[in-house]
Amino acid sequence: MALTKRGAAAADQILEALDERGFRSTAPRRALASAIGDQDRHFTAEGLRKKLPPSIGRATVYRTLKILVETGVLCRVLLEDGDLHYQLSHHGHHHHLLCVHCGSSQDLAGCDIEEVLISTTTRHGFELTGHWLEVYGRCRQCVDSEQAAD
Amino acid sequence: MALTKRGAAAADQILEALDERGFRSTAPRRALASAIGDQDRHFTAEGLRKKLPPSIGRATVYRTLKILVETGVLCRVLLEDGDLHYQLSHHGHHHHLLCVHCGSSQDLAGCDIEEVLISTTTRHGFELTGHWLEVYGRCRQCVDSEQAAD
DNA sequence: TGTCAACAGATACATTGTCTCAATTAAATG
DNA sequence: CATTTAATTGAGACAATGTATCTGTTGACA
Repeated sequence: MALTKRGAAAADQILEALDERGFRSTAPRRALASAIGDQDRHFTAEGLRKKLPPSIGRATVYRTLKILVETGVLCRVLLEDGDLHYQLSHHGHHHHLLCVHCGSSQDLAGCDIEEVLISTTTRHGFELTGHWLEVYGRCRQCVDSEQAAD
Repeated sequence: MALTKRGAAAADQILEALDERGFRSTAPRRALASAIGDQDRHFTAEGLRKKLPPSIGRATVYRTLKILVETGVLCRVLLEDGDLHYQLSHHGHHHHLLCVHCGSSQDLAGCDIEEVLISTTTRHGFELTGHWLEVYGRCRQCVDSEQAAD
């Protein structure tokens, strides 16, 4: 069961997306959707599993996560230490600003990186089909609190 | 033993880099360096291990790869399917153009992405410390041969 | 309500590493 | 060259993150 309205809305959105793609609505998937909706930041597969009843098998968790990434409901987030996390994907193609201090993540909207890439790769005779970008640094909150501590 | 002059030169360069950092020259490391020098493209840890005598332990291979990445001799390459490969790092910070067709990789030099990122992230109040970018597409050779096939 | 493909859970296996520990060895020192 | 000692090694256990298989269950449609 989702703990918040926001969580419940996100859970509904996930189930709807699954339904649209012809996937069945099952009890494990509803539990998954609800647990994902409750996450307020990126999470790991195992972290998510710990929030689910142990009756739901590991394979189901991983299978469902895979489906959700493929349908675009979730996106993968690669942390600086190489850990792979998951996160609700609100936009289409986008990138993440990952705070190395507090671990928060914000979406990078309006990134004109694609244009830069196209012009650069074209000079190499390269036909661009995709890219993966993760950006690491410190978010505004962490920068501010560090300065206050000085 | 390195198979080519180029490979031998690369191997020497690796051993030199290790020496500079105060790491000892050992038989396993010389074998590793030589095997890496022989690679003509990005490779996996296990792939490399298969080219080494089985007397060299798995831990040694992984330990040495880690050291080489940390010293900047090797860089990591994230393939589109999520596989992590390694590759000789000729330049400092750089990115890869990975051909999804033939698997080749070329370094993306003169990428002005950093500037774009700084200006974009600053608007988010974000203090940039690093980023990871991989670019996927088709290299010139593959584009050409595909057109020839039409 | 019956049917059946989709799905689930259990479990073995795969990949890619890391950690520990006892034994070995490079290389500086005498 | 012999001694010394910290770095390094290999073996193998362990860990994290999945995937494959297989058999029993179930959602959804007729």
